[in-house]
Amino acid sequence: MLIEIDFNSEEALYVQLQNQIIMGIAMNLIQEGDSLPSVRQLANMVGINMHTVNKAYAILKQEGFIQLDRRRGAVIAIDMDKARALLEMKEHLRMLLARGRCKNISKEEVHALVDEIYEEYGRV
Amino acid sequence: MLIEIDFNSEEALYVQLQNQIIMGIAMNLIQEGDSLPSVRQLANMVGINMHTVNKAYAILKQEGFIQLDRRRGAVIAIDMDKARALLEMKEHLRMLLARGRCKNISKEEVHALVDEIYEEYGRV
DNA sequence: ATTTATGTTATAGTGTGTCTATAACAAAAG
DNA sequence: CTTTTGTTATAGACACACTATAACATAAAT
Repeated sequence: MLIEIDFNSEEALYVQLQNQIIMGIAMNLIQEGDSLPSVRQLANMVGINMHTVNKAYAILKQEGFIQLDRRRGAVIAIDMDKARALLEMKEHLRMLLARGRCKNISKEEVHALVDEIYEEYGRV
Repeated sequence: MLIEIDFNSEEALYVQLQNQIIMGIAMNLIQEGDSLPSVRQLANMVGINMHTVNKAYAILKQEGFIQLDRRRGAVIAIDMDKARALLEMKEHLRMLLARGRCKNISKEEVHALVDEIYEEYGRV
């Protein structure tokens, strides 16, 4: 799985790493049990500091997407706390949809967007 | 419309202001043409610096939610660029739904959340 | 006309977060 | 034994967030 950094982006480097890894899981490019590059490997690959990668991995672990193992490195391991995930998604959706509502985006248009995005993930 | 600041939150103060004002518009607590408190008034009301409020207002203006008038202060004025709003929403949704997908949240569950949130905004 | 309040701009200081650099450690793999 | 792993510590550079003070032109209020 290819990971790329945009140094011109306003997003923090460790956030870009997080997002790409999460997107990789969602798109099934990597799955439960797969290993990610080691902290130093990934740092070398994308040309950033070891600690920045370490920060991304630490947060991914805390958010329940990977587990860190001294033997196998960072391994995809989803903590399936669905209730909590639903609550967090609702919290974020609430602000996102408020912005859309101000611009007259209807419920149906949001549903259409959601469907389009789920199409992108591919059928599994 | 009541605006409150949580000084213990990790969210930047000016982002909290933005979000509450956008939520206020979405919930119809304030609407097109209404005035917001002046930069200094709001700063005094919530106990923060004038510049922090000014920053929130400046961004809200740039994002097309208000217009700043020397006579009437900050006035709700929605710039209805719906195509752009849809693109921005899709971009944010893409990452938000990816996180949910990793936790096995289905398309239908997202639809349900969207409906619940639109219920919160009330029927208009 | 004078006073008051508005948005706007400038400067400067403090604190925090991001990113880097270097170094060191114990544990596991080769 | 050597290499690689995650982990931790320290320190510096830089940008952002927030505050403080000040000043300006414009417009409303008196």
